[in-house]
Amino acid sequence: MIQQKEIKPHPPGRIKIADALRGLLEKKEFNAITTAEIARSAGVTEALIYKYFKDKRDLLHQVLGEYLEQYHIQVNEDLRGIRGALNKLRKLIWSHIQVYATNRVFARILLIEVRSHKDYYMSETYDRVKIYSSTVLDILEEGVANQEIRDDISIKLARQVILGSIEQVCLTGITFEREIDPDALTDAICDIVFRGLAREQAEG
Amino acid sequence: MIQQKEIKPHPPGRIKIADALRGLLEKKEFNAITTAEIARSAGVTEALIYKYFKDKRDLLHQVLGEYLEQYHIQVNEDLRGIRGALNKLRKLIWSHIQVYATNRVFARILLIEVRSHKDYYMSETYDRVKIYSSTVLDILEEGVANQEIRDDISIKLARQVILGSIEQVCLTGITFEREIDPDALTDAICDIVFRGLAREQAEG
DNA sequence: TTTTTTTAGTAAGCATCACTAACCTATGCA
DNA sequence: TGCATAGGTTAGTGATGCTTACTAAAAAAA
Repeated sequence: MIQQKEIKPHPPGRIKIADALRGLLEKKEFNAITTAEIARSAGVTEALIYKYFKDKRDLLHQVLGEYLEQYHIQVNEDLRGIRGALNKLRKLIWSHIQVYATNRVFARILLIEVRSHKDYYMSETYDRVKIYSSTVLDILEEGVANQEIRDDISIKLARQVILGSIEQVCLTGITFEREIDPDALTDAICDIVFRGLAREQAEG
Repeated sequence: MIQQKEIKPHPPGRIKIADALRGLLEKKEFNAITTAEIARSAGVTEALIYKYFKDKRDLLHQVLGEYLEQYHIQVNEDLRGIRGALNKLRKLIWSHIQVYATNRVFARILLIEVRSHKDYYMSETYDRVKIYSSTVLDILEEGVANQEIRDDISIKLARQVILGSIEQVCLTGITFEREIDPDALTDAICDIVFRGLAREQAEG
């Protein structure tokens, strides 16, 4: 009664296709990669892609899903043992920027390639992003409970500010293939978002 | 010697094509719109598109450019007579969100359609965006000079936080076709970005 | 062992798409 | 009259994403 096949392993063809796309994405943007190219690079026929994936974008989503899965594990690991909401938040921001800095393919898919298409927001992969997003919210809620974080603001909006800042900062780095410095950027973002821009006078 | 033709007016065909795309973008995403469809909707032949535009994306960029031109005029008008960097910043944020809220086509092009392609970042249209971006920086610099804004932060990063927050907040509204409330969002963003998240203890 | 079903994969081609070369025609003007 | 130019069209073409119809072999059922 050993349940070894609970998660069925992917067939070799499927793995080769996903690997091929990951490889090609290092040098080209998704739209410039053809199904013929993917198939050739994987050593299979084009039709096999459509056996395992609904269409070309579904392949992209599933590849993204695998990256996200890894990243989630990583973040949960990274957050272990950290005390205080703001400290957790800082670490999460760092991890987020860090993964964009080191895994450009992942970053490009998430920041550039999938966003423009509606079907992404209806994919299982997007559900994974939503889970991550709720992790951020949980930390913010903990901070409000702890009295580390102001209770007179919308934490959902705070989350958008944080995630928006991260993405904006990384997007330019990714698009123009510039270096991204997670330490410096994390410090800078936290400095602004945690403490605010205004000098002294209460604004409004 | 009257220089009436300094800016030559667009030929009727060109105008019809741009109008047609604008119209189609109300109901469909750019990638789902075919050149045949644009031509049919404009009442011209497909080939004419390529007389006036380098390719399909160049058409999109030029349409975006026209929207941006209007928006710039609007913002400069909106900022007139406002005193203080933070007040200007608040107004700019409001105008920015306001235009996304009311002009969904413009918002979708800028937030969703153009980002994923490299050639956008090399287009004249992108130069317009850079000018806008430097307007934001000017206001921040003014604020630092005024002592309204902290002088111990990177204002370039502050700009990214502000613009990133706006875009993140609007992006969900745009993608899921939800209402966007410029007043509420502006207040919420300014509240966080100007004053910060942390409750009292200085962070770091 | 034999039969049936499922899995993994292929060959060939179809419809659609963005884009192009070559041509037409009216108007201004020397 | 001749002709250059602006504005527009006819008639394609190659490439691309995706589908249909088909094997071969392994696994499951009989």
